[in-house]
Amino acid sequence: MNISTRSQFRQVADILRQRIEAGTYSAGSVLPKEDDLAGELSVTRGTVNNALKILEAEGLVRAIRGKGTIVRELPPIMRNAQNRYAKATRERGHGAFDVEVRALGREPRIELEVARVVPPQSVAAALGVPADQASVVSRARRMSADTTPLQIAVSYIPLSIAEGTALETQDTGPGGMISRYTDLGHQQVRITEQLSVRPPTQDEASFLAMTEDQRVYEVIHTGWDASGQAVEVTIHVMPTHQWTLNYGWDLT
Amino acid sequence: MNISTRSQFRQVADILRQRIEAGTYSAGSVLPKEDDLAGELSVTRGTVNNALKILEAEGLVRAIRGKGTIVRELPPIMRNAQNRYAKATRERGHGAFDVEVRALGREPRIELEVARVVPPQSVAAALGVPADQASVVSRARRMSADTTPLQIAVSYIPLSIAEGTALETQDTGPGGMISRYTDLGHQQVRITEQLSVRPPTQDEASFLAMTEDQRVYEVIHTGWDASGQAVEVTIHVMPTHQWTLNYGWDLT
DNA sequence: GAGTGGTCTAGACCACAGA
DNA sequence: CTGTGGTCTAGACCACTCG
Repeated sequence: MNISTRSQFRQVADILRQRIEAGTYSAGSVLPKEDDLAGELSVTRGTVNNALKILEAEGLVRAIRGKGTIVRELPPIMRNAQNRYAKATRERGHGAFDVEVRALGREPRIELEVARVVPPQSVAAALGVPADQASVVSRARRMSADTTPLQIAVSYIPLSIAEGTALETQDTGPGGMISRYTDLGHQQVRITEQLSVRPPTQDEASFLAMTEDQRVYEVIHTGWDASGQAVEVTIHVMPTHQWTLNYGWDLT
Repeated sequence: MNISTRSQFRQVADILRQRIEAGTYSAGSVLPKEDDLAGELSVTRGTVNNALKILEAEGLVRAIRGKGTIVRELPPIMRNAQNRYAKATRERGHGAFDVEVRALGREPRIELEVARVVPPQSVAAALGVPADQASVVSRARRMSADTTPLQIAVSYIPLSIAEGTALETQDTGPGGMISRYTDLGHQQVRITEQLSVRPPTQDEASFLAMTEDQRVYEVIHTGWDASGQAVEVTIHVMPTHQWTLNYGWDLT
């Protein structure tokens, strides 16, 4: 029909996307069932299903078997990498995630699990610790805003630094981890973050309430002390459709 | 069958992904045709096609109608945000992209188009210029390594700064744009980048040789002068499966 | 024109939510 | 038990590549 004949299911996706953006299907509401949409648009349900998969991959809707397809409400969350680790933010007593979520008027929730573990290869290499034994303390956090899961973050700290310190306990005390590092003579003076995008693992998809067609950011965050030693590696996993990341730096 | 019964097409995708990673299907080679895979794995071609769409969305393969499905060869490219704008890099005479690509032993290619245009709303707001007239100079670049398209970047500069200067010409001279800003009394002292992930537009997909199921980074890069004025906004669009982004900063 | 992927249909059955 | 999405099949036709 058109010059470049866009496939039907993409056209259907376009139509439904427009309706969502126009508010015809409002945030939180349920779309007509696939059979009805198929009838209305004169295609088969399979085609509608494919179209909805596109919108779901974009994070616009959430399909639930037995219930229906719901329009998501999603003001993306801003993660400001620089503020995150600034003293002022930390000393407000709560973590960076806490601040980001409260900025949206929502209630943060964090589950923390601390353990001694065998580090993943790449982490072991970065930290310069053995990859064949429990050479690090891991602090695994699962974070949500209200009931919406938003992020998984796992910090790895060499046992040589963390052993017997507050870094191995649930509550790291005032100022959090970063302040503890300073106390321990390993003040972090430089941060690097390496960022990529990939599909979630099945576990990640499950906790983050995602499908495998959606994508996560994987941020490999490394903290360095004054001697140039990596003293912390944290891997953040976040759904791309729920986060916007901000970086900033001064030119010298 | 299994505990959590993974759908057939995902299982097929898993099998094929393994074969690619194991080298059974090597980089650059053509996979067996969908009919054959369907026969081998005892599913219909539709199921194989769905599986391949997963791998294609991940950037692992490229399907070409009439030819076959080819395994991609893709060492992801590193973009280091800090080095990018460092004097040393720029004064090597070539741009940052140039350096990034040559680091992989490949030949960079850049097409540049300079024009006076009406800025997009968001850019106009950031730069503090009118959004209803040609108030900016745009420098649109399409970048490739050898014959692989890798990035689209469009810089917007207020006409009040660029008018009649080297910033409006094809060749911005030694040190590139950043050095010109300094000459013009608008030295950039601070950079911010705002990063999100989205599907490519049809145009972007076309130039970047992507499908709409793949994803791009959209990096909104802003340069600020000493007076706190935004003097440049550049929007970078890059396929997520071909780039890893690096950021780094010092804690004060 | 032959080869191969892209899409669509009609129909079927399954899995999960909820009354 | 009913409603709704998830997936699969068999078959068909189209679109693009290449000889």
